[in-house]
Amino acid sequence: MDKVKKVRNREIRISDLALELGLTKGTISRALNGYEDISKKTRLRVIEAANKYGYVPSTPARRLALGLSETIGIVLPKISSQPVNTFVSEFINSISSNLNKYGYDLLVHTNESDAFEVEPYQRLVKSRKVDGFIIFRTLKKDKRVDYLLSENFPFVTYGRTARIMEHDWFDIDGEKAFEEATSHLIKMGHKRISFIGGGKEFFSAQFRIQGFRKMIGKSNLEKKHCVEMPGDLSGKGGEIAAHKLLEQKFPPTAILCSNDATALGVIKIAKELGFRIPEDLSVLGYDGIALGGYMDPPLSTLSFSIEECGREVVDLLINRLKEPKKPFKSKIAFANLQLRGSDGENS
Amino acid sequence: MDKVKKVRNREIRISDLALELGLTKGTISRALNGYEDISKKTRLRVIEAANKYGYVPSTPARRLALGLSETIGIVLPKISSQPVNTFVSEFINSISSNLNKYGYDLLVHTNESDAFEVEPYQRLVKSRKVDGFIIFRTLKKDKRVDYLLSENFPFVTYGRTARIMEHDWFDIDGEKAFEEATSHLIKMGHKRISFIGGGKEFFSAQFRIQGFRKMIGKSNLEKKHCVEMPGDLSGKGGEIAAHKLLEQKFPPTAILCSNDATALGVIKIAKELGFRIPEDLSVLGYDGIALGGYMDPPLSTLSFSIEECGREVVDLLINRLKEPKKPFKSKIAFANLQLRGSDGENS
DNA sequence: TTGTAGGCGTTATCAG
DNA sequence: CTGATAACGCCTACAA
Repeated sequence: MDKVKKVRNREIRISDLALELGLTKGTISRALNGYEDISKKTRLRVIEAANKYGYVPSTPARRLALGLSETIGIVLPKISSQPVNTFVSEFINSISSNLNKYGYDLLVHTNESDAFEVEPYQRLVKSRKVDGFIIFRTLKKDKRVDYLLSENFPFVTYGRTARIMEHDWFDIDGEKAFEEATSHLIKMGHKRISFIGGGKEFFSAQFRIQGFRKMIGKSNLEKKHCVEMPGDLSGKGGEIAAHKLLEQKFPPTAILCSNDATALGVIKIAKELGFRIPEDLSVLGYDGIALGGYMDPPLSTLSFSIEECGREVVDLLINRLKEPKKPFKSKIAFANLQLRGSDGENS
Repeated sequence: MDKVKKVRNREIRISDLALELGLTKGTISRALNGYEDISKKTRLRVIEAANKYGYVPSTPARRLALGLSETIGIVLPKISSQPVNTFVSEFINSISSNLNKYGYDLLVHTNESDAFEVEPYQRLVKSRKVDGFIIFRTLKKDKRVDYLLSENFPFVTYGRTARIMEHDWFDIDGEKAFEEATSHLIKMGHKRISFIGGGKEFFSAQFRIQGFRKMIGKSNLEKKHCVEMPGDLSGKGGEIAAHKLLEQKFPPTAILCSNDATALGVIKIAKELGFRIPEDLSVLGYDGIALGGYMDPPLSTLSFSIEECGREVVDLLINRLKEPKKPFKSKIAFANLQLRGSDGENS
């Protein structure tokens, strides 16, 4: 056992403060925690002394006594070196910042294997390291959700699941977004519009394709020219799909992508194959990553506020912790069509 | 006080296990923590029972008893919505994953105001929430470093500071990287090479410019045509600098940028001004962000492994915690010139 | 309004 | 090799 040696803190403890003020620990604790049955005078003395000596309660002790960790966990997939992950960074930033407002901390854990394994969640639950979880990139049948529900452990998801009525969740309306994008392209005169999906394991991918299908269905375009291709939310996936789509006899004049990374891959291949963008081919992404604006041409996309996602998710979870019995809540936000240059009229 | 109500865990405790096995808590604890003075037989019984009942020690209790949090803190700047932040995401991923190997957790905190304020560090230290810190984006005179040193609190930096001999640190050799990049451009026949900096508050920015200056100095290029421009590590900063540089009478034929985001801004403006890349202008970035490969042309850059950065930083810190008295260590890694298409010969 | 005492679940020390 | 017993530092009934 070469454990790290404990270095006893020279930090001031509640007993020091008690001694100093000639009060007892209990009184100090109550004074500081806003109990009403404390004389104003004592409370002030205590607070003043606490400030003077820089007293801050020991979190571990507090947590043990309270039986709470005041910490929320999030588990990141280990391999996320996709361009997508500008999302993760902003999401964490927002979550952390919003949790801090409520006095909660954010514990970031990494999943070594499959991103959807429950094992890290189990360990975190069993070791009482967190009071709740934020789960993102949900699957329709999500084992993580199943596990936490079975344990009756608080969590919120960013993204819907099959058990939507049994937990709090927040999501972007991907269906509506792609309806809007599709009808925009139709309006621009495109007759052959294709769609590249996002790996059907992600539940959200289904909503996006639904939006596409719905508007294509309503239109009078020739369905056989409106192809759906599988993708995987990566640039590479976009490249592969683009090859297949653009080397057809009647290639699409517009491609709708399930995310920006995919769109970048599509644009890359399209250029290699001699398509001009947007003259010969319109490309639309989804996510609104900042770098899209630096592409040539700047990527048109459906964007939404990641800060908002983080904030909403945190609010839902904190409310759940405060009132565990309340009915589950959900919220949907909308993406905005942001036309920057990679789309245009069909000539 | 509308505190979250404590829901006493039905999780199994050490006392349950002790009762079940007819042993005492102490014995269970020692058996599970690998003490030698336990009979093989008992140890096995204990371990087996622990597995059977899914016993995991309560972290809060353990932390209180040990006087350790087994948690490392990192403070993110609130506003980091620059393209740079793909870095943050990968960095956190790597740090978290490597910490987990050592049984440590990662606590992510957000700085509401100035990214270099010490206040969040103070709170985290005083509340004993963390045992150490990882600091990145260091300044030459860094208040965070000053504070932690004054408290004798363990930390490691990614990036150098003025007090380099007083703490552990890891860094990329930016000077060497820019020497290499500069001489590459000289070799390619460029006579007018410019440099866009990265906000001189960052210590690392100074090393980069030094590398540039050194090689320009050694060369026989006309110095007045090798301009240095200030930047801020953002795409916008690159755009502004590019305007100034490219609208000169004798614009540079190559621009070296302090990071990839800056380079993207430069390329954008260069194209707008009618420069072909790389025929009329070579552009080199630094960071090696994945999206660079999807630019048109793909961005040439100096890249390094963020995974490695995280790993090295974690190793340094864990060693520090294990052996607080050991002399400080540091490590430097090198960036690799990755030529992808945005640079070429000067014709 | 304040003090007392016990508990939170571990780990560590010291006998036996 | 194992069992008591005492921390760890805070919170909270209950008593005064």
